[in-house]
Formats: sequence, C-alpha cells, structure tokens
Amino acid sequence: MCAKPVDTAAKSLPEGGKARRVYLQLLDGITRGTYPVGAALPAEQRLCVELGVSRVTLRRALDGLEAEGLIDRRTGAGTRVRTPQQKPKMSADFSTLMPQLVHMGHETTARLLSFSYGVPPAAVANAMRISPTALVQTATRLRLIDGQPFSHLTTYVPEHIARNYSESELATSPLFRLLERSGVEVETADQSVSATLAGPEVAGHLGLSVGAPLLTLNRVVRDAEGRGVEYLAALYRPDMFKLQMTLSRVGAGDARHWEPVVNPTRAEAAE
Amino acid sequence: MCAKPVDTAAKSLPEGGKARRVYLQLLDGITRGTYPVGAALPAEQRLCVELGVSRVTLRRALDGLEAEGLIDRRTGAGTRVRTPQQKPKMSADFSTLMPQLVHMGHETTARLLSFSYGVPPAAVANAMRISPTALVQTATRLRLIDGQPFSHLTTYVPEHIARNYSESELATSPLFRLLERSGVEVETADQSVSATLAGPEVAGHLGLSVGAPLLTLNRVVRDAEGRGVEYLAALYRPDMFKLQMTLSRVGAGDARHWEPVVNPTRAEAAE
DNA sequence: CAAACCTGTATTTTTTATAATACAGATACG
DNA sequence: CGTATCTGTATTATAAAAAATACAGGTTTG
Repeated sequence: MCAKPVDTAAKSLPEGGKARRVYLQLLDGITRGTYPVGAALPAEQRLCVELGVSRVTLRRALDGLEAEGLIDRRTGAGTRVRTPQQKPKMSADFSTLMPQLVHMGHETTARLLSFSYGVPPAAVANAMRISPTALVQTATRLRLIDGQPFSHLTTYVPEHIARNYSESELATSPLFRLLERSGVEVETADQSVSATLAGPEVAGHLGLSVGAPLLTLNRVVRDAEGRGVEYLAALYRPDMFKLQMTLSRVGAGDARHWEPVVNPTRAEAAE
Repeated sequence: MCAKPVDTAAKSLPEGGKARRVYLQLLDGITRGTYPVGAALPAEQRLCVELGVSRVTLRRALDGLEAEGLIDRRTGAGTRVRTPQQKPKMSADFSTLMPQLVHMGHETTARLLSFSYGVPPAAVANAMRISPTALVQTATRLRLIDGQPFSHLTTYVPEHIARNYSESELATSPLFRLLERSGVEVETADQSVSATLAGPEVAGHLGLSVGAPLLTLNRVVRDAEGRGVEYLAALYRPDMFKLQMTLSRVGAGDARHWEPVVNPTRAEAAE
C-alpha cells in the first residue's frame, strides 16, 4: 500500500503529470529548507506514502532532482540533499539594471539566433510608441557564460536606426553601444520584471525542460522625444541570474526612507 | 492524419503532459506576438498539424487558454486572441521598496495562513547571520487585492523581536511598522529577485495550477550591527504583480550613466 | 441559398503514465 | 557477522492521456 488517491486538486486545465507535481513539491521543500540541507531525505518507501504517490512516480521525480544535481543518491545508503553546486552566476544591479559578473574570470559570449526585418508585435509597437506597420529589426541572441547559456534576448530596433550597424556587430558588441554610436540620444528607459514559463523553443536554447521557470525583463529605451529606440525582451535562467540590490535607510523622522546603494558588497546579498 | 510524431525533445526528466507543452507553446506565441493580437488564430485542424499533436490535445490546450481569458472561441467562426483583460495590478518601485497600487480605488487585505515559533531553514539563518538553532517566528500571509490573492509571503523574525507584537497585529499592520515600533533600528536591506514554479500548496492559495510561474523576492532587513531582523520570502503572481522602474540617462562623457527615477509616470511603463 | 469552413462533441483504439508487488545488491549498525 | 534498511530493477495490472475518426451544428462568403 503506497498510494492514497485523495486527489484534492481540480482537473480541467492542462496540468503536468503527477510525477511533475511531486518533483515540484520536493524542489520546493529543498529550496525552502523543509528538508535538511546537509543530509537525510526520508526513504523512498516513506516518501511515497507521505506524498501519496507510488514509488515509481516518486522515483521519476527523484530522477529529475538528481539530473539537476540537487540530490545525491547512493545505493543502500539514503538520499541526501546536496549542497548547492555553484553555477557561474550573473547578477544585475537594480540601479543600473546592467548585468554584471559576480565573479570575475568568467567569460561571456553571445550567439545570434535569428535576424530579420519586419513588423513588430502589436504590444512592442505600442510600448515603443511607433506605428504597428513600421519596419523594425528583430534580433534574437543567446548569451552564455563559460559556454553555458543563461539568457535569451530579443531586441526590436526601428529600421532607420538599425541600418547604422551590421549583423555581425550584433554578435560582438552590446546593442547599447551600437545605438549610441549611431547618434541616438538615449534619454530614459522603462523596464518591468516578471516571471514566465519556458516554451519549447527557448527551453531548447537555454538547456531547460519545457515549463521551466524564467525571469523576464522587458525594457523600452527612449530618446529625447520619448520615442522608443530599442525594445528588449529578455529571458533569464533563474538559477544562473538574479536581480540583486542593497537598500539603505536614510534620513530622519518623516523624511526617513529607503535609498538604493550604488555599489554594494555582493557578499551581503540575500540568498 | 493529424499527428506527426517527430519528438525532438529528450524524455527522461519529469515533464508535464503533451497538452501542457502545446499550451505553453501557444501562450508563448501569443505573448510574443507571433499570433496577431486583434484577430485570427489558425484553425484547429491546421494548428494540430502544425504543432504535431492530435486535435483533442490541441483542444485541451485551447481550453486552458480560454479559461485564462486569453482567447475567444466562437462556434463556426474562428478562434481569436483576445485583447488582454486588465486584472487589478500591483507594482513595486525598486527605489522605495513599497508596493504601490497602479490604480487607486482597489483594496488590499491580508490573511494569516500560519503562525509558529521554531528554528529557521538553514538558508534563512545563514542569510540573517543568526544561529541555525535560534528561535524565530515564522508567519505565512496571503495578500489579496479586491479579494483576489496575488502574493504569498513568509516572514522570519527573531523571537526576541517578534514578542513585541501580537499575532493579530500581523494580519493588519505591515510587518515593517511593527518592527520599527519595537525599537528595531533598520539600517540596510538586501534583496534578490528571481523566478520559480508554484508548488501544490502555494498554488492552492494563489488560485493557480501547480507548475505556474511565480516571481520571487527574498529580502533580508538588517540592523546597525548587520544582524538580520527580518527575512522575507515573497511569491507573486506574475499576471498581477510586476516590478517596475524608470531610469534616466544622466551625466556626460565617461561619467554618463543610468539613474533610477524616483516617482516615474506609471503610464510610461514597459509592457 | 449553398458550399466551404469552423468549432463542439462523441466514440473507439492505441499509447503512455501510474500503481502494486516482488526481489536483488549495497550500506550501515549493533 | 548478520540483521535491518535503503536504493536499483523488473513485472504485471490498472488508470489516464492521446490519437484517429466521424458527425452535428453554427458562420462566413460568394
């Protein structure tokens, strides 16, 4: 007797299989610290009773955790929560939101995935305040750190600006430099951070499974007239990229408030 | 002949069902603008060939999209991409750290889900720089806007501080005020933003399906000695909550850099 | 109005996921 | 050393998902 088919959840929308649910449940327990970090995870026979699934299903979930290097299984002995192996990480400072390497000595490269001219998605045209029928250059790039992909970037640039640089320059120089070199007067930038799931295409490029969580960053860079000169839709692997900031409480009395610190010591960061 | 079992993806790790993959694929295409926003989606018979699944599966994916109000299906006529219906949204300004309502006239409430004293997870104790065996108050709260839950907050506060306020106060006052009232000298805060997937428990509370994407925010608030006085682990529904900021390009020459704008016009925001 | 096309629905078959059970080999402990 | 415990593996039965097909009924278009 291993299963206990209680099934409290409603089942109408396309939900992942039961193995995936268990996988997420365990992943949650590990990151949340419910299961001791250094050692010991309940035995499979106990876990499957605890989670209400068969051992085979529980096993498949564990396979996933093992594949991601989160647990260490030894035949005969138990299954332990492995101390998180540090993947090379990037971080972005809130005050600039320009990605920076946490540890130096890592190399970042870029790969151009696609490149074309056409009309932008309506949402992009709207955010950039340009005509939905105006031509824009759409480029998709993959950024890697030490050979491992960590972000998937799609940029939209109005044609008359984009013609000032070549396709090959896109893969080497940051788009930012290319714009300023083209004489664009960058004035403001609006950006928004959220989360989404990896579709089949980006999952393949980022080396993730479909349905993996991603950090999204959308940015509109504007010139003095408020017209968009660049739209960036970025997707980041949450295990390799984090937005970090340090705030300081300054002022006194009613004027007391938070202020971002410009160059915080990275070792102080949360999590 | 509707299916074309090419199956490029590897199949070892616990992946959600095929219906879910198609659902994500379509969701990606919609948000990305691949499918025209105003109207027209390929017919079901064409779509299922295009995506390599049967019509039944394709249909289940569409059911999911319809349930979330992303598409509009009319018998006989086609299926259209609906213009995104604005849910009540919250936004958080990076520089102030205080979440703000985008549109006024909305009411936010809080529900206390759990409340206890115990030892914190190792990761939390480490980030707070307190003993892993020290007692902390662990409280889980649900924040709602107009009755709809949008965030799931778990806070850890050292016992000697937490004893200064009552359990009932937690549900009404923001924890921030309670701390300062307790005489805690808040000095700095480190926070980190990332993404994760909803486990069975939080999914239930936030009204999402298991495996839905979530925006995470982890924050350590410290006193003058650098000791943590509060650890916050927040989970946000990405469709109802976004981190937003506006940057301004200031300075000249080599000193030219980005600076966050304190009170940007929210209408300017990206996406 | 009629033809072409679309979504909604139902049925059957096939495939896959999960459950239940048993057993072999490795490990830890007294 | 021997027992208890754990992971690894295999087998069979059951439940669920997906595919293939057919048809009813609404919509659009000429």
